[in-house]
Amino acid sequence: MSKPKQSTSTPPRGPGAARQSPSPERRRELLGIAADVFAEQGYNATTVRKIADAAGMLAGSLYYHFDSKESMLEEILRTFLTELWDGYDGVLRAELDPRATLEALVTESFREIDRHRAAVAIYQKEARHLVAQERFQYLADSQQRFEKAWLTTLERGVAEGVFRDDLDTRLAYRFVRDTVWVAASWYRPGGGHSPEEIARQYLSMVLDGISVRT
Amino acid sequence: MSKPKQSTSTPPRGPGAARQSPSPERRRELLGIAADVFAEQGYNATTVRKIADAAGMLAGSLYYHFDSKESMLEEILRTFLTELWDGYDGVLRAELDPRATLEALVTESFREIDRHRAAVAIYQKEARHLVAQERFQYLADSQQRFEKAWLTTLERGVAEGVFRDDLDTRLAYRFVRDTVWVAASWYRPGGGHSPEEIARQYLSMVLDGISVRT
DNA sequence: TAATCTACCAAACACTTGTTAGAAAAGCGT
DNA sequence: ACGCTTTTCTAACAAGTGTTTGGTAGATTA
Repeated sequence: MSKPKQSTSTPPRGPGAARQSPSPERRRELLGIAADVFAEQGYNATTVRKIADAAGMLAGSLYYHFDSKESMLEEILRTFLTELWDGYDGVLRAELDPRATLEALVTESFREIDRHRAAVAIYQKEARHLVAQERFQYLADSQQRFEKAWLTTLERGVAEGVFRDDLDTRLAYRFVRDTVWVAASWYRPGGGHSPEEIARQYLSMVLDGISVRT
Repeated sequence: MSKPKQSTSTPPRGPGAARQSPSPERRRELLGIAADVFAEQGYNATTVRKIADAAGMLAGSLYYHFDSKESMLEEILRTFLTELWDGYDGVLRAELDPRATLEALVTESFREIDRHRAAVAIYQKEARHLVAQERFQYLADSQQRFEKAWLTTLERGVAEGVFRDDLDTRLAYRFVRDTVWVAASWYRPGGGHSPEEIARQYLSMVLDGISVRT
């Protein structure tokens, strides 16, 4: 009920206290650096001094650009999820058939991993603890939309006879979801495989399996 | 009497420092509690006071049983990996055909998740940072044996014509590995699915895919 | 009963943490 | 050159961290 502060989209302060105006470009630059450190060391193990080190400045200087360490994390994840849903919504609006929808969602996911691999890695490691905090409510919301989009697609596929009906749908959902996103833990951009190529191989395994058809 | 037992296989202690002799049962009990807290909150976010709280004692009292917070983590992971390899080695010694080996390894993995879900969750979150430290060298060793066992099985399967040869073997390895172990993040024992049942469904998806065969 | 051992508590330690406030540059239009 | 704004540094803070030390209740042994 009592929210302590506002930070992201609302610069105007309460009474009197005019704020500084840090440049958004520098902000993004610093957030990129912070995201890399967060992803590599974990959020809690990352001190603001380490971030500052990586950015070539001192710890206190970060607070000219950001309210707190936590608000850096929040902005990183929020930016990622916003762009992710931009892509997903585009796919869902197209109203393709279940199989094509699944293929498009998976491909889109690998593109997002390619563009936001640090944020994805952070998300995977920290989301579970963060959803409990009210400040990160949007994580829970996103997870619910996510589950709904995937489950609906799978169930429609089963109903239309393109996906197997002898599998637990919820288990299949977790299966597909996890197989896609854990790739962020080892994927490195420019490593020989393009996102689309990885998506193609993953889809081939998820849809048809790794065993030879007899 | 005079010479106390050594905790694990850690290098020989310094001169003179005689140790107490805490009971191994209490040790295991406390490690189980610590593992749960580590798994839920993350290692770095877990303070020794939280562990002590969960155990109904004070922070300092933990140091009667353990050298440090880190050595608790080490013992948790080492115990898990030891038991894991007990199971894996049993499977590998049987020298089944590639497909049966894969099925047995996956099933064994889900059994270990069932028995050590906290340790598995910790492993997944922290292993990446820990392998850098020399104290956790055995993590790197285990990962290498792990990769070798899986890759060999997959490649033998391809050679014998039971696994598809149009897939990147290394990608397939990561695929199988990740799909199995991330299950620890949502699996809860006694949740309707037995480890064997989950293994069966996962294997069905990994081997044959989720799409209907035409 | 006295001596010893086990397992814990109580209180502090040195250090790191995120964060703040004021001073000092650095940049820039005039 | 100047004033003004934007950015960083210096230097500290209070709270929290893992850990150590010495003490002590209760069981076990002599």
